[in-house]
Amino acid sequence: MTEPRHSRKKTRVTSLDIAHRAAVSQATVSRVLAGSPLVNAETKRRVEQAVRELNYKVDRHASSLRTQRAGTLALLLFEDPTPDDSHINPFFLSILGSITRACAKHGHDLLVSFQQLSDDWHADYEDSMKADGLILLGYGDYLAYQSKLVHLLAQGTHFVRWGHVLEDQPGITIGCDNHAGGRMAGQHLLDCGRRQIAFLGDASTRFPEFHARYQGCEAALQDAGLSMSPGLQVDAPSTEQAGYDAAKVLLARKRPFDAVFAASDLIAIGAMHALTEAGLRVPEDVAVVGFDGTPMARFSNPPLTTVVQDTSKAGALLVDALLRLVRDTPAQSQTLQPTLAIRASSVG
Amino acid sequence: MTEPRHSRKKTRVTSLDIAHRAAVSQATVSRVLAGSPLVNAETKRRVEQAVRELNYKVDRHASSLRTQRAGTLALLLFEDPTPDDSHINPFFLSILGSITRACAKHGHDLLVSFQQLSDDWHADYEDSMKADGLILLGYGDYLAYQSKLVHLLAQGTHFVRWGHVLEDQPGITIGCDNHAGGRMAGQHLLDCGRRQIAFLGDASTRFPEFHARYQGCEAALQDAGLSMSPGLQVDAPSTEQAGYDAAKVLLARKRPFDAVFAASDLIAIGAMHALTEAGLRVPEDVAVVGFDGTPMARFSNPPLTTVVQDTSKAGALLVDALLRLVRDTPAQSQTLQPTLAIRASSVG
DNA sequence: CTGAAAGCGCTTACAG
DNA sequence: CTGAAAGCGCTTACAG
Repeated sequence: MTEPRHSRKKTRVTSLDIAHRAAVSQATVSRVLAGSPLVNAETKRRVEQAVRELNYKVDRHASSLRTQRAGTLALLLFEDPTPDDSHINPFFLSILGSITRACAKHGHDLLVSFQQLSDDWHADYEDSMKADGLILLGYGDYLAYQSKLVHLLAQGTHFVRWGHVLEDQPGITIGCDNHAGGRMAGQHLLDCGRRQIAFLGDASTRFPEFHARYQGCEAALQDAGLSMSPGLQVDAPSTEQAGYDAAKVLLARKRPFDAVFAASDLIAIGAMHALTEAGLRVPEDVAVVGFDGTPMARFSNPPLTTVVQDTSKAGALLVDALLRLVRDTPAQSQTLQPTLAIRASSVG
Repeated sequence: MTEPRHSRKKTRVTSLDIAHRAAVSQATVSRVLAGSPLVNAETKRRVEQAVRELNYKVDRHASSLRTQRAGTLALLLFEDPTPDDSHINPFFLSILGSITRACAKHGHDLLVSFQQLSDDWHADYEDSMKADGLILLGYGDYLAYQSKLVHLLAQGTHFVRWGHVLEDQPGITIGCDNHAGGRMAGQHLLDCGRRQIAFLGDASTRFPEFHARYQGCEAALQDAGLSMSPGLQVDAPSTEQAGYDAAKVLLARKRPFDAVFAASDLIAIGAMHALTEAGLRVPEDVAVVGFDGTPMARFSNPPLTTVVQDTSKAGALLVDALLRLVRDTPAQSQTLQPTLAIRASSVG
């Protein structure tokens, strides 16, 4: 099944070939391809025809070398200790999808790299001119990479990140209003008549987004004169396995609860599993609400009520902000408002 | 929240700066960075020190322009009519993860693009020197892009695809032994005492992988003197919604069945939903088996028995084969053996 | 082992 | 509106 007969070398078509064929100078070819307005219409037509006939494409490297712009953005997706490729958070993959689309829309290419937080941080994507800027995606220990962000800034690297928006954040961040999302979840559970709400997910300031979700939920309870019980909170990173394990821990404590607010959909789905296994019914015995609005939430069993983040807007905003930075136009951090999708996991 | 104070332009460090600092010629710097053996150890040390001190990175475009190699591969993920980014098949995302890793291992970067089958096919990734070769990923109507593959080959473009391996396939394909996988699923359901197996997923030759899965299952039944009933097959592309809808159609036919073999995990999960909604118990009334081995199969409710494709090997093989093509070394199509993960959706 | 020099294929002032 | 020319930052024969 070898394919030797197809290995013929391509002879590269250059702008000089086009120039000859269109009987103009190479400079003019370049002007036409750059869409310069200072070209005679007829000349332009001839050049474009030659380009089509020879299937000419501008050499990206020659062009970038000359202009000092890569026309490419790099996406660095890092996750804590997730050795298994297949467990990449689907929420980030949704954003990845919309980022590729936004890049295409702006005529940029997208380089992707999935890294561990522990890896080298490849700031050299920009140093080596491979990319004009970086998009950073990933949950993880905030403190662990805070210093790396400062370092990137100091180097003058262009980057934006998805994450929790804080005042003292180095650089530009696009993120969800996690507090508002948490409040929605809490309010909804209250509306469903629940009073003892467990929270699954890290709720320390080291994980700012989860922490804000927790606090938002608590705020809703406090408005109703209630509060979250620390005994009903269990740490968990955003995986199904962690959600499953955390729910087990919660159950083992034998404290009564009638609802679970999970810091992510993955955690929620893992938790529903553990609850079901323990003979509890969702939502009759325990109502469950997730966070993210991933596609799988719609098809879990029962379908999961969840706080939806608009990934498609997220991707567009990330790319927009980064391109502004690259072009030296003012850009700023932004917060997206989430919405609540109510499904059977909370309302029978 | 604007960040004007950080917009200072970086002054690019070039190999000439390194040369000055290390008191050697620019050519020698280049030799050191290329790992040439013809450099004095002491000279090499001085250069490397200067490189470190100035945080120098080779300019990718200058290097690629000179060598005529991009050092980059491009991944084109296309799916039929999937307007919503978020519904990208998780199976492909798993492969994407392992492809990024394989690329990194070989010192290559990865450019990604998610396209509709209907879009232009961007063979120009290679024409414009942006990438040395293409990896094609996606289910879809076989006939619809068969001709595009032929076109790519004719242009001398380097590419590999993930898909069903057929004899008369243009180019190189890495894929799963879908027939063997289908047979495993069928045999397992027989072992579970099931006799009337429904198949959800397109089973025509236009969708070769699904078709082979169907035939593999049928082969298992025939070995047992049984056969698949055409009345128990319903077409469906690989989405949860399609699986849900297909199961509804199946139920509406009111023909008895005691098992469902779904052509993909997504279809299976959607189908389990519809079955549960109709008051059927999985696996007591209907055993369900999926295909792919996606992470969500482990956490569906009940956990899904599924034919597992080794995505991590898949990514490695795709990248290996493509790099061979790029380097003009013989490469060939390959088939991966799937395995069966038995879970509660088929065995009570 | 090292340096001087050519050249990869563009873009963009500069002249006209 | 168009062309001649310089130069982006490398790599790699060619000489020594």
